[in-house]
Amino acid sequence: MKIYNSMTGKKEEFIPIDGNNVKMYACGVTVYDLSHIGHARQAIVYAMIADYLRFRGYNVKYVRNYTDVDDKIIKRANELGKNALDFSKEQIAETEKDMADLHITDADVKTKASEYINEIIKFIEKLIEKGSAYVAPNGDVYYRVRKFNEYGKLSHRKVDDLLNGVRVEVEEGKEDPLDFALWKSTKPGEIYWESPWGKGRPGWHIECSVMALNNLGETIDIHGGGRDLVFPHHENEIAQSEAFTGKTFAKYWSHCGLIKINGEKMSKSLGNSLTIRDALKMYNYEVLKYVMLSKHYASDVDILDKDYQLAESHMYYFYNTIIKMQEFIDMYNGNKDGEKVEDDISNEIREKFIEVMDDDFNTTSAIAQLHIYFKYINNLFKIAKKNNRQQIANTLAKILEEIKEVYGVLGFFKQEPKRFVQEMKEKYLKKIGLETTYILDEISKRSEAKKSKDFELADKIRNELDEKGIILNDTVNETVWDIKALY
RNA sequence: GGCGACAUAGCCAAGUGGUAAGGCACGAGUCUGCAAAACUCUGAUCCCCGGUCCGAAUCCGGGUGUCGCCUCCA
Repeated sequence: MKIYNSMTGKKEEFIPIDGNNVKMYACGVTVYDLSHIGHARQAIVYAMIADYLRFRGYNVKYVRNYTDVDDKIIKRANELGKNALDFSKEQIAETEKDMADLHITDADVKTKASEYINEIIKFIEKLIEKGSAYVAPNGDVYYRVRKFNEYGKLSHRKVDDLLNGVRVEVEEGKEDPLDFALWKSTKPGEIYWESPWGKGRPGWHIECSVMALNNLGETIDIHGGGRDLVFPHHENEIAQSEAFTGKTFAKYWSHCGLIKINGEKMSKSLGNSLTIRDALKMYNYEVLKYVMLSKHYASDVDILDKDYQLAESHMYYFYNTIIKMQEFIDMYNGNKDGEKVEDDISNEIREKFIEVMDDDFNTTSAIAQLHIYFKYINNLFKIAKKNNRQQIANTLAKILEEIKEVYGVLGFFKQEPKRFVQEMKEKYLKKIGLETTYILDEISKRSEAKKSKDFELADKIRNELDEKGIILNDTVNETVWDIKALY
């Protein structure tokens, strides 16, 4: 299995430090507001990676944090007249709800910065002892960046370049503008904890180092996060942790690409950020996952509205085909272990999935394969005759089982197919503003017209429905309707 | 100013040494009263120049272009 390592800039063979056990940490959310789809992508990606590693037989421990003490949180809480920790607790509950609605595999351990204050203080004390950190006169504690001579190794920068062209405001008490805060002395109206350096609170970077150390040990296998965290956050984590332990902090650094919306960076000021909550009001969670996993996790993606719609039509096609499969299997008592058709592909599904996913989790290729399978399945229906139905039913039974099991790793096909299709139809009917009874009425009028060979009237009715977004399909016994936008 | 990434058909997008996955759109066909759905068929030599190699979209050098980071950010 290969995994891209941001540290070396190369795809590397994945070899866990401790046999079959994989220790994985991903930086979670700072909960000053509702989470957006960028957070969703990151959460989906690392849950997928954990799930896939488990699928491949690894024993994974996945830790994810919540930053619940931070400038923005304090600011928002003060605006709302709330205690900062009460506020972040509420926000965590909201995010948890969103993540649950996304139906992603939970991290094994979810940590909060505020629950690790003692450990953070101990960690900082040791850094001070080692000369890697120092206390400023006002009670702030800073990390001495130039003491760590590998600083910049992840983001591939030289310490001296960091000052180039940038105006770093030298805060009072800092030895060097590059130094960053491990502990911030409290200001009036802020939440604080007692520490050897007076009342204060932890800086952002230190919490991840401490929580990773306490839950996973000195060296972890995979450290993940958004690409925007490479500098300074992950660089600082490395500096802190490696100064503390003297050991490599993480073997593989993995970074998930960022999301743009309709060509623009997602940001509050542009007013274009889409919350998970709002996205889920518009789209089914598997549709969202499909959008997120359709492109490689490390790429930045520009998501357009039509990408969601395309994903919807693909999932609709898949689920509709699954319904047809199930019906065929039931009708002819398909047995997954029975005799198959000649060009049976059921055994290739898992094999191919592993082949592409082993190559740095190439979900894009895995999804491309899915299209090939469903086309193949629809072809089987096409060639079904009296003398091969049994083999086809057997083949379908096996394929259905494989697809559900294998692609379940990506979070697909976990819903009841008929319900998925029904919900999708209802959603669009509502959007169009039509009632089922009206459509059925029109269909029966058209059937009458067809019976009496009045094709002109029949076509007129069909065209009128088409203009409203409803398409008709004449099968052998009946006429069924569907949503035009879903094809 | 510094660091880095990317550049594949009309569009989106895999592929990082052996003669280009998949999707969308377009066109043709099977089916159909005509349609629809489903299926079949149809399209690119991979930004430009030079180099390495039996062989490069894939490696190296140069150029052009786009974007990101260097401040909080998934």
